[in-house]
Amino acid sequence: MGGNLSAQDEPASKRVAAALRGRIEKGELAAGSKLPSEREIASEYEIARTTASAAIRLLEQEGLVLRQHGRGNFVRETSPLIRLGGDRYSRKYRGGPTPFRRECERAGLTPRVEVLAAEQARPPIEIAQRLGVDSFTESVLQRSNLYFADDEPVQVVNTYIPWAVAEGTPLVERKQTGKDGIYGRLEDCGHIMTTIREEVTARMPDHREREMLALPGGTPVLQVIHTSIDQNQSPFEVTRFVLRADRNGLLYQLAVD
Amino acid sequence: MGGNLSAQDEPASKRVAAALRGRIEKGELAAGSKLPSEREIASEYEIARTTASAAIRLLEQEGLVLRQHGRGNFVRETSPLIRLGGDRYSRKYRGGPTPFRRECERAGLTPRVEVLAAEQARPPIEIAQRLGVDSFTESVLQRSNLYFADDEPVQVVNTYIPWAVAEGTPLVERKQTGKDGIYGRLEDCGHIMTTIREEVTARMPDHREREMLALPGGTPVLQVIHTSIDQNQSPFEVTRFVLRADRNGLLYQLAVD
DNA sequence: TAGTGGTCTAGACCACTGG
DNA sequence: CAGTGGTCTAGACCACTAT
Repeated sequence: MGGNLSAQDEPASKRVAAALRGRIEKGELAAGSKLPSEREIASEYEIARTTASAAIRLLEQEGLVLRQHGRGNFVRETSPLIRLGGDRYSRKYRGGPTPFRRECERAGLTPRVEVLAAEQARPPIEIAQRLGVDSFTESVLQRSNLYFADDEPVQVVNTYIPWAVAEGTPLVERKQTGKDGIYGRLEDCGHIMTTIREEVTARMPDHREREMLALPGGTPVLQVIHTSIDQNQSPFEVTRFVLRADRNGLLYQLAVD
Repeated sequence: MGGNLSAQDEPASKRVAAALRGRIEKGELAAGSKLPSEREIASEYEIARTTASAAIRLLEQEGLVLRQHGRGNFVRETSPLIRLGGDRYSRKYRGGPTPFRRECERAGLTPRVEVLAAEQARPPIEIAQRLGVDSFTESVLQRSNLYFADDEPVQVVNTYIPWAVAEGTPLVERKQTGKDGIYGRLEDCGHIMTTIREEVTARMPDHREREMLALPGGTPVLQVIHTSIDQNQSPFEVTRFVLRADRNGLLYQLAVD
């Protein structure tokens, strides 16, 4: 063993990664195709298998390559984006399919929803602030959903409603929420959505999210914290979306001034 | 050498990563503090240094840890987000500081801009489509800027304007764009912004972006493709923002219906 | 069972940081 | 110069996939 024999300028793993990246970008290695095996790469470039593996990992972290245990390493394919529209809560869509269903179908994907929970809970601070409730003394209804497209999990969605608002409505039950969804029920009890506020960030997924969404390496998530504001300028519902960034995008169209 | 001595269930690197993650989440290792050195971790958990290093890399990829050559590994600190508002082009801000300056100052940061280029170019296909120009026969003015906050690069911004529109305006020169910026000049020549469309995605940075933004591992970027539409419903400008996701967020507030 | 990636080891030398 | 991470090696065994 021992150190690198020729420590010129660029590390071998980066040099090999760059070479493979070039072959991918030129289309010589097409999207979806299998890369040479790590042992082949190692012997081709005269490096240790560990180093070849490191090169592949670099490409994985860039979101270019998918590693699959026992199968091989593959050039990532881009999948159609589910586009969450800023107008998804518009009344013009009332009576029709839910926003997620509509957005999935626009992308040519088959939607499915799983209700994970609907329970009384203490709101996380960041949620309590936006709802204007006290995170110690007041509770909320928390509804957790997992959204699938073509049977793959793509969105983790948590909705929070002040308990005082949700109590006594059908929303507290762990099942689908009926015609026009949550917002239909909230309108039934006097909260008409007039304004929404959406705060968007991106980050790497945490451990739980990586698991729930079965995320491969090099896949960030988009996080949207959505606040619904009613006719009295009061927030009455906050939803936190965590979206696989390689499967979801956002679209806002708005008038200026 | 040889294989893992006790290949029970979880790999050692993941087990150690989980242990360190726990100490970070409990606050035992505070934000900004230095982790034990890899050699210390290795002897503490009785693993090879390579394995300790792998554990650290896992945490880096989660965006939890920053590796610094020669200095040590550190718990990531969260920095204040620059919030790009959906209303940044509103007339109510005319005559004041530029949107970036305003947003930086709101976050307590010092803004700076560098004009990288202003030149006639062939538009990338994705831009040409949105501008409604032919990417082969028509050219555009491409202006590239790099935005800094507290002297660190945080946004790479490329603006594209059909050459037919930009020709003869001061925008073709490689310098600041004057009062009310690009949109002031475009309004001078008859294009009044009435609607904007913003398409948001997140992904890992490519090689160039990683370099320009000096991005550490585990840092995704937010990409916004912004289209300005004028009083005739014609797109007249497209801007592609690439934002360090750990330093920037987006904020949209809009009326429903 | 063959092939592929997943992971680990023990040691070595390089490169960067900071006193 | 001491300490820390960056990277590499050669080999080994495990776990998963596909036949």
